[in-house]
Amino acid sequence: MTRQRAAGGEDGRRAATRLRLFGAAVEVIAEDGYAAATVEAIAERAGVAKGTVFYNFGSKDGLFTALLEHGIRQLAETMTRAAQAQESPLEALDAVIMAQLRFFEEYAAFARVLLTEMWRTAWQETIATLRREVLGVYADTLREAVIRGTVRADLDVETAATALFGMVLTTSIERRALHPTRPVEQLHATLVDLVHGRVADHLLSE
Amino acid sequence: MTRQRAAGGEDGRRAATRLRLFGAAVEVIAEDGYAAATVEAIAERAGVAKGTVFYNFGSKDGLFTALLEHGIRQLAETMTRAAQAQESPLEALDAVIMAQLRFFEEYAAFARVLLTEMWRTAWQETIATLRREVLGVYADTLREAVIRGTVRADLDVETAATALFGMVLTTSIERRALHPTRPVEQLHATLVDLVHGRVADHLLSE
Amino acid sequence: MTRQRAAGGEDGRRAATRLRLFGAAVEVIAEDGYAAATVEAIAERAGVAKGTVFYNFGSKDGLFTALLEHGIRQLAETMTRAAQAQESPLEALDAVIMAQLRFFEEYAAFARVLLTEMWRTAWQETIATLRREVLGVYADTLREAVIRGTVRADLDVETAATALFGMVLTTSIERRALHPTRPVEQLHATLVDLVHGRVADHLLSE
Amino acid sequence: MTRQRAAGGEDGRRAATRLRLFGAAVEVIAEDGYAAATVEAIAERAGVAKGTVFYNFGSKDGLFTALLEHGIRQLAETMTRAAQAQESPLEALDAVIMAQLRFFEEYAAFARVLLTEMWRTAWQETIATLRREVLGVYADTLREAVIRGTVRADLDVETAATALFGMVLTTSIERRALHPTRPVEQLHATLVDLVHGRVADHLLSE
DNA sequence: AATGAATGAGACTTCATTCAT
DNA sequence: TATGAATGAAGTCTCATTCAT
Repeated sequence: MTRQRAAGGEDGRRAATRLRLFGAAVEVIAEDGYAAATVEAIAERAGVAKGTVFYNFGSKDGLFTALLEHGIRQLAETMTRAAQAQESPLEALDAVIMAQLRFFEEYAAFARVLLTEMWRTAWQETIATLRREVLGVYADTLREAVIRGTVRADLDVETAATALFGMVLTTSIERRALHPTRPVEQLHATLVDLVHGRVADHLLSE
Repeated sequence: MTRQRAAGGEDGRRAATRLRLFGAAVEVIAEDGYAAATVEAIAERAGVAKGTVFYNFGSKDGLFTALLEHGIRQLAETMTRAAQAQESPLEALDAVIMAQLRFFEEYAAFARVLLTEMWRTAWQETIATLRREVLGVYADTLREAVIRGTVRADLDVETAATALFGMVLTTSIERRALHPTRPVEQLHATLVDLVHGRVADHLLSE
Repeated sequence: MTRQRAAGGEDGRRAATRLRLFGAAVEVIAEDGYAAATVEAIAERAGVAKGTVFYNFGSKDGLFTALLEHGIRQLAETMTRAAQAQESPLEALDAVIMAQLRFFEEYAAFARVLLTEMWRTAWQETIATLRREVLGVYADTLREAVIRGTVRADLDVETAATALFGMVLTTSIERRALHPTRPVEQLHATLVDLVHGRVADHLLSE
Repeated sequence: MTRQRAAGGEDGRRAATRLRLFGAAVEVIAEDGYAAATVEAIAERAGVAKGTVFYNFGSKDGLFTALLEHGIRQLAETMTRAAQAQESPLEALDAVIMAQLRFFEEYAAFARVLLTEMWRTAWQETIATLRREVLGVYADTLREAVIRGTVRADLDVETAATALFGMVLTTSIERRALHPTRPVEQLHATLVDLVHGRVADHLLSE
């Protein structure tokens, strides 16, 4: 049982170990950040020996980079799928916000890790993927809305995309920390209200 | 008795050293985070000996807590002043956003530090001040708007306050990293548009 | 499973390292005391890296506690064996004194460490073992002598035990420092004379 | 008031400061030993600034040496006086033991300091005084007893002196730590019994 | 594929000492 | 005579990494 499927093995013993290490790493790093996390603590939580981390990822840095790539890929896929399932750009925008909220609800630890590490110069290469593929979903949606004329043509789409992503990220963490039982739907409603200008809708005549 | 001191004793050799250390610390910590920053590097940048940090703050942790308190107090004062100078709540909201933007433009390093460290359980006590005094300015302004009827009564004011703060924080850092020459006024316009619902204003009929 | 281990597992690479560290530590600490001894010096004398001390004992304190326990256990065993091999209580007393003298002759460094550290509040828990198991041998022997009627019934046995232990300890160190070539038998004779009242034997008629 | 008595001043402000520092130092050093004691803690307990220690004694070492000399001189004087007040050598011996017990009852901290530091190579010069003047009192008394024929001529007087001093020192500390309320007279009785051979007096015929 | 004892560079921290006041 | 801010050498301890098993 232990050694079959020798070639092509995307699963098997080794892949299982790697996944366990991802899970342990994201939790440990979420608690005190990458620099403060120790390989020892990660290995212990994963139930393997310290040496195993180095056998599988070469270095602490290697583990973290692989973890970031793994998480970003999943987040990007989730959000892209959500955007594609919608008809109008504004519906898509709401759906993407919801997808990001749900993803961070399930992987709250990853949200923390992203927030604290995405600005470090150290992982720029990996974070570029985030900017391209995740912020890209927001940007594409907004661009589509501009094309369809449902959003003003002079909007700074890139900045708006960052603002949206940061807003959802920040409030996801805030919710987790302060109101963990509150349903995400409620948070979604508040954010969508804010973005759609429904906050002060009767002021638009001013 | 040897040297008469200005009332309140906020000067003197020791206080000057502490301020120099604040400046050095925020820069060093902004670069790679609290855990990765070394006391050695901070002391060196401040032009004092390593021991001086411990003489003045007791520990690396003590320095960081004092720094957070110092920065949060200043940010809170700036934003409060901005809010008070305005007539209507919506003007106040715009002014507060602008105040936060300008503060983070001048103290960009502090923005980075806040973003990455404000969610750690380690500094919860100090961060509570942030939540009370800084997010409080947003919340108070929104509440005033609710009272005056310019904002819907059922808005989740606390969450909206966090969303606004997080949006400004995230975009401030994004701007610094990606478009450092772009004037803050432009970023302010985008954010205000987003918040006021001017992004998709002609959609409100939908 | 890789290497079968002798029952009780008191060998192996790790156990050997710990023993080497005990030997080095007792020598270094004897020279200038626990507080003045450095982990660096201990590791160097043991021929291992500094980190190895912390890997094996967790802290300087942990090393010292383990060392005290190790030494006290050995001393207690030696003295207990000596007491048991004798017929009468007074022969046992002489034998125990001799056992303590010989032990401190071989492990002179440990004698120094005991004398200087056994009164610190820091190691009270470990020192309680000394009091129970080492002073206990003296106390038991004296008590047996009381029972057999060879010693006055109103003697404060506990205090006398401490006095004997302290006397042997002090003179062992004095001998080592001032007359290292003098045989222990000579010292033993003096102490036994003192204890047996042969110092001033013809005075008893007074 | 502050500056009179400029010459010959064995008292005045400076001498008072020195005495306060002796008192503080002996307490602090008794707790954790010379090496672990900090000048800061000593100064604080004495109610002066740290710099004052160095102004008065030049160094931590200087303070300790002065303290040892001060204490040893007092102990020697007390014991010498006790010996001279007696008629027979054996009465003198008892009186000296009692003097040492009483001194260590009053200056328990100094007893601890002596026990732990008197064997260090660091203070050999100062400790030589102890050996000459304090152990000397025991040795002289025993020698006088030999001359008067009340003690066997072949006794190793120097070793016996050390044994007596160490016995009193050890039991003084033990008493302080374990039975602080018990009167010294009781301890004195036990020790004198031991020394006079009254422990097993009816065995001498064996 | 995995382990864990050992390492050593580098971190935080302590503290005797100096010196301007 | 006394102070206390500042220093920097030296100490304890952490931890990513290596390697024999």
